[in-house]
Amino acid sequence: MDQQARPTIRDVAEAAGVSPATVSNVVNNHPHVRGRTKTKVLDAIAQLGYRPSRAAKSLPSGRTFLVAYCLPSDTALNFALDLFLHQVVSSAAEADLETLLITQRGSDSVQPYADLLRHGGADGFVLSGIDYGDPRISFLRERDIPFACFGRVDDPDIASVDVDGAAGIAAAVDHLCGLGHERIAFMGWPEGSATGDNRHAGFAGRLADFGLAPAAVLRTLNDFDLGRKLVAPLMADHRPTAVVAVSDTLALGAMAGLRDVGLVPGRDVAVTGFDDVPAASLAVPGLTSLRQPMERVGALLVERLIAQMTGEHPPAQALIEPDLIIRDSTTGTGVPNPGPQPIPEMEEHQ
Amino acid sequence: MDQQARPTIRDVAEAAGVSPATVSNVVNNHPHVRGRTKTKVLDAIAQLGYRPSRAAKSLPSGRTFLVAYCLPSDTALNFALDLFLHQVVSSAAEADLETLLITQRGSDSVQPYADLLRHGGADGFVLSGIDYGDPRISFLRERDIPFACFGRVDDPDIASVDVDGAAGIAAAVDHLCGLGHERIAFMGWPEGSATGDNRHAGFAGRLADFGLAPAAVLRTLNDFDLGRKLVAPLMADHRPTAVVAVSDTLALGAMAGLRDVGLVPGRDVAVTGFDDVPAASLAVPGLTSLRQPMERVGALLVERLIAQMTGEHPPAQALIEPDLIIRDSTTGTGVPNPGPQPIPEMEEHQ
DNA sequence: AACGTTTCTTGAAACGATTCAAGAAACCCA
DNA sequence: TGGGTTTCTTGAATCGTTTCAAGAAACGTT
Repeated sequence: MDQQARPTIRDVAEAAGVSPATVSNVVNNHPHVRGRTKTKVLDAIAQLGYRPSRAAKSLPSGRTFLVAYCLPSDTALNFALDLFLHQVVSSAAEADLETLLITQRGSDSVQPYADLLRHGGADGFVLSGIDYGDPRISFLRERDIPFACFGRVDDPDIASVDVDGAAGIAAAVDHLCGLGHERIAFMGWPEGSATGDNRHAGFAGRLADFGLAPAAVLRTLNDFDLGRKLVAPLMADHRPTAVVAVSDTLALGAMAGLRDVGLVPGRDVAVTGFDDVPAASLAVPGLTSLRQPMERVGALLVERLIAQMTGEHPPAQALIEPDLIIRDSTTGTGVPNPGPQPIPEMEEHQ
Repeated sequence: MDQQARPTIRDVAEAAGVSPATVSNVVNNHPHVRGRTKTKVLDAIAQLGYRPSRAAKSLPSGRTFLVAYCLPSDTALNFALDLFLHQVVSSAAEADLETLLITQRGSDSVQPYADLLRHGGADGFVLSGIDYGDPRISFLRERDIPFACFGRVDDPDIASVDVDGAAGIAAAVDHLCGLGHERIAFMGWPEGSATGDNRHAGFAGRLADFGLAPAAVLRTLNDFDLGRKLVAPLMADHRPTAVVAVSDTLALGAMAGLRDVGLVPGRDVAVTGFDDVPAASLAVPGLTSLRQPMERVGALLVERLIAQMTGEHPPAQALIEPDLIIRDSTTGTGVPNPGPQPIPEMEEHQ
């Protein structure tokens, strides 16, 4: 009938023959509601399809029942943004929280959060793309706003979830050493990023465990063409049998660069990446890579965020290991590209 | 000082020496506010950093100032989700709307929308992944909820934005014919999807314009390995000089399949894809593809949505053309992979 | 049956904005 | 300066919920 007017708590109260306050008590699971009364109210609620309005709940409580996430402006997370968001949204939904999306307009990374808070926009935040001394952290901290970070955070009092990049790279090293490689090169990012430094530590550390020295350590920006160009001199100068790259972008670049100089990735040189971007499985050979379990990250982040909002303070840090996805770039026979062959009977017609 | 208590309209009124109603009038740009008064109020607002609380605005107006988007559960949009969301969120923000993200829990595509509406969750919706007779459309329609669709919609009264797949594929055909190709094959999806059928129409139509017949029309699910496997028989049976694929996934598969049989994509056979996924530029050779301008799509969608929410009813349909991104898969010399070369002086040490 | 407890229910006052009828100020002209 | 207009400002009601002190009902005891 009425498609516009949603039922209010008053309608339910009337239908159940009780007062609005009682309905509120039932909805919010307050104690001291008699079984019979509760049933009547629940029936009325079901019948009318009532759900309390978020706005009206907000006003007296001061809470918004909203969790906010600011889309990263770089491409840091984009390869798995959908998985991550899916999980954040549905984890939040399970705690009756909805998810608000915001973006960064200018260059000030704190601005979006400040803006949102100025009109009581959200109860808590999920942050990603955390780096050393992220200004957002101190900003939210000072104001006592609940938040949880995806990324490496020093302070143990701050809720954070991180993928153990060092462990991931170490797993890749294990894998390569298990295959008998002894000359392994590292292709990383310039020093000074939390994530990059951590991954390098994993490389150097595990290699040392095997009693090996790095064949080479290269540092460059995260760019396909740079990876492609730099691999030739790397091969010429240090002759590694395997290249551990800090990202799929660099790894795929390296694979292309290897082909450029007549080497077949997976047969002549093993290559590993990080992130398991879609292109990793679409490449030939498929790129062995480390998949960040974004679903678990999202779920854990929200769990920790909620713990804070409800006042609990569980151990704050979580470190989860990425999964090594093994493909032909490390194990393949590397089916060498046979080069051009004459196409039999190519007849032109029409 | 007070970090918790945001200033209310009352605080501003007091600071400016006027009544709350006047502050409200200023904030909402009502006429009949004297210049002097307005200035005083604006000063007070700036001083206190006041912004009206969304919850409090919501209650009397019945509006939420929120736009909602339901994350696609398949992988339809994921390659460009970040671009799309960025634009949706920031376009909405310009109209003082915030963006709510929801997900689909079960198999009922309408459920998330119904759930949200039951508690007055949003003022309007942005939909993507529209197909023939999408149930969400009739659901929202019946309830007079504003929404705008990304995808092909028959009804001209419904706000929609679509990427002109037919025009995109036609552009690819133009490009190939311009290069002299006359035997062009199509690698598409099974009949019955709005998007797929449209793309095939573009292929068949433009080819006819050139007085050419398709070298072959293949239909298969959107899978890399299927594309890879099917291209060999395609070549054997119909000997096309170019393959127009309906997606990058299939196109990349086809490129791999060509290599498998000793053909070099871009030199022996031209290949085009659709979507310009990240892997398209990371492939070797780079894949010529059609980029959907997701930023424009997002901006247009929100523009149309807002037009509906404010009661305007502009012409509802928009069709925007994808951009042909030309790479080596169609123009390359296809630098034939020279095959394995001996690595000079490979010395083992340690 | 009356009383004191305990258990349940409710009225009324918030929460922070908007709205609109009604009141105050400014303005104009005689 | 007075009165009628017009322009500006405001008090009070309202939106749908929660909260809490206070009132009503049920219960157990004597």
